[in-house]
Amino acid sequence: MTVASRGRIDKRQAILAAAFTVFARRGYAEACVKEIAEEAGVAKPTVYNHLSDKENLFRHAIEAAADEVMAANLEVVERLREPGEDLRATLEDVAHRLVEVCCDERSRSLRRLTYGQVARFPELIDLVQARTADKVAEALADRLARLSLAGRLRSGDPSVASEQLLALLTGPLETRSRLGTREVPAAEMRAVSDAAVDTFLSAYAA
Amino acid sequence: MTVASRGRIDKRQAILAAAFTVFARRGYAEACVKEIAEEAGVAKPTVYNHLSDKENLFRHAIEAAADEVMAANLEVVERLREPGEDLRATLEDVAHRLVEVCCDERSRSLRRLTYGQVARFPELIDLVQARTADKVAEALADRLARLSLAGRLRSGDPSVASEQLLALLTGPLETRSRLGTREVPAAEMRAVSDAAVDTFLSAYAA
Amino acid sequence: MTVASRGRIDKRQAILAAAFTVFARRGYAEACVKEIAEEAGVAKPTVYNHLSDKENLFRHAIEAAADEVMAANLEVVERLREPGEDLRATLEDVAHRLVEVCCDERSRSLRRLTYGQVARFPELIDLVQARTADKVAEALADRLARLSLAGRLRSGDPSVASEQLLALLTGPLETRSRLGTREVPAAEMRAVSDAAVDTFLSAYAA
Amino acid sequence: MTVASRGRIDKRQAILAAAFTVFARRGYAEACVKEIAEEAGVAKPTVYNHLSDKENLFRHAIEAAADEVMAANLEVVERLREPGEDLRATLEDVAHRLVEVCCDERSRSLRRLTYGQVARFPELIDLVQARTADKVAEALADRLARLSLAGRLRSGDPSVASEQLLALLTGPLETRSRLGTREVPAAEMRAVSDAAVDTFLSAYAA
DNA sequence: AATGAATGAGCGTTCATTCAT
DNA sequence: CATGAATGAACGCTCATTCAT
Repeated sequence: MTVASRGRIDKRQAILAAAFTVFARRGYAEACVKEIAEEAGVAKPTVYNHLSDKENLFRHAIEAAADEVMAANLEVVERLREPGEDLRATLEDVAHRLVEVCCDERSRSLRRLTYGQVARFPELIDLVQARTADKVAEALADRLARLSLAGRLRSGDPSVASEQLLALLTGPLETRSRLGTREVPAAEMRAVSDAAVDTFLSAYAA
Repeated sequence: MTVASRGRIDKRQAILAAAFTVFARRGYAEACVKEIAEEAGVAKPTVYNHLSDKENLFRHAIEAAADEVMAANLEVVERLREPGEDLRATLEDVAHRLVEVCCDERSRSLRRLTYGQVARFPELIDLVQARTADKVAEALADRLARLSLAGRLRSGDPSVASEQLLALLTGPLETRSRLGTREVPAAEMRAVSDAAVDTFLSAYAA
Repeated sequence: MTVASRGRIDKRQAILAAAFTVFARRGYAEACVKEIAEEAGVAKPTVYNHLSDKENLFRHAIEAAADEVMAANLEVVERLREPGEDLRATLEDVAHRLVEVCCDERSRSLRRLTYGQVARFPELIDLVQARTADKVAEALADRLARLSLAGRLRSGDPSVASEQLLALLTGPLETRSRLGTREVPAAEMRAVSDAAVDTFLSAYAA
Repeated sequence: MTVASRGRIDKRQAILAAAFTVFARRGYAEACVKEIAEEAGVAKPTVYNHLSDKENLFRHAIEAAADEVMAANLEVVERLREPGEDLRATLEDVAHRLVEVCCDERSRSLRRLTYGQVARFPELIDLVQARTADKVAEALADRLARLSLAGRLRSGDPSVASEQLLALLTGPLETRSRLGTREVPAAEMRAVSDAAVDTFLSAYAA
């Protein structure tokens, strides 16, 4: 890759990052391209050179953020590949880490923006859900299925189990963080993830 | 109350209803006051006479919708006052009805608008959450507490139980309805509510 | 007609007049709506309230000007209804008056704008030609036909005669005024119209 | 001339030709330099290297086109040097050929562009008129003068005769082609040129 | 000399809001 | 009180022009 094209790609990513920041700060309609350009340190037409218009800019910024969130979530779920001796402890650890990812600024902004712009960008919902909620639910279902096979969880539909464990984590957090508006104290995060694992194991432990 | 002032109140409510409809259709920034005025059948300055500006209009429209959603939810939870013989059946009925309310157009629009406008109207989150999620969680906790006392549920923190039951209902629905974008088939709604009750009773049955 | 609606119509006409002035001064693309608004003494959005966009503004301004030019031309041709004793003198008078109309600022701007915007407004050509060139050619043909019947002109196709008389007037003027750019001295105008009538009568006198 | 500078000149001419094409297609203001560069197969800054800015580009493109149109017209008029036996036939032939040149795409675009941009490029009018209308009028006047001397046309001011013959040709064509917008059928072109010669000879035959 | 990338300036259009009736 | 009309402020987008390579 040449130095020039490398610079071009860097600039494109800088613009996408700036766009996500500004969209997150203001919302789609309230964000103005000028502010995005300033945040990225380029002139307004440069934004248009790289990403043809505001809608495109939004779509790509969301898509890039969704990829990052997906990666962070999958990395956490992978930890269940080595469940160790103490299954409850491992689940609590994973649950807690999922909660942390789910509560971080980027995840919350992504959900908020996607959700708030369903009317204008209906197709983004599928894209974002596929890369975040769906993907992590599937990965988790895979792990739970293996745990069932290994006799450490009751047998049954691992998709439902996965869905419910995630619901027990994210549901209370949405409420307690006021839809991602307020920081959730560490202790509360721990309480929620532990309670979720507790209820989950009541229902699904072998 | 005089006939005249009665008419004034009617017009105000017509405007608020129209505002909610249009905001739900377009989103806050994309909705224009002209369209709201047309939907309400009045002239634009009339809107300004009744509700000083667009922000105010939004706040009051959201508030009114939140009141309606709250009432619908509480009515459902009240059914747990008479749990009857078959607790599982009663919970399944209540759970299913909550799912229905939660999936209806108005609830979804309310969540979407509030969520999408956190940046501009941060205070609305508290107002809406207090009247919807919090209120129903409390009412449900009240009912669960009574059921514990009556020996029909294990004793423990009824708030956590309430929170988890609601999470088991709304979490999966958010995913399956693609954040309220897609209709959820009746069968799926039933499956979700039954699975929620099942897991809930695994953890909380006496 | 109410005073209010009268005022509205006045304002619309003021905007159209200002638009024609500015378009004539700058050309279509170079004219900016802001300048038109200033020329009309209103704010920019007022222009958009009355005439939905720039293209519409242009079309209506051109149409109005075409109407005025048409009326002026027809009034001149009408003079041939009373040819009087001295046909040559009457024709010279009419010819000279047509030349005057054809050379005035408004006619020239109208032709220039229409001509210059064929690519963008192809339908305007027909509209303008119908109301100016065609209409005056027909009216003139009518008069010439009567003169033939009255035995004062040779018989023949009056349309061709009309077309040629007008060509003998406008052709030399286009050249001498540098496509309407330069004032044509009164003496030259007279020379052109007299020469045209002379040639015309050589070919068409009874 | 070196091969290199020869290539440079070729590129310059390619740019001028592309510019005329694009200006003719879109009009001056609507044409963008990017499109001209693409039409010429070069990059945008190359256009600026060869012709300093858009105005210059326009001027030179127009000038080049005017030269070509002039040459085509003069070639036709030269045919009157050998009038042959049948003067009417020769005049009809020349008239018809002039009509053809006058109706071709390039001539029409040239007139349209020049005419439409009088406001911005007032000096172009003189340049173009001098090379087209004036030049052909003069050349034609020269031929007519010789024909007068030879006793084949009445004596008199050959400039006026030339001007009127050209007016009788171009005037009706402007109308019938809707200012160059519509194709004029071959039969109509013939009718116009024959009628022009007929009237011309009525007035000017010896 | 030629180009990909960047930019400053400007324009059409919209919209929340306010007058005047 | 209700309304038709008017406006100031923004914003998305384009384009001629210039750097840097």
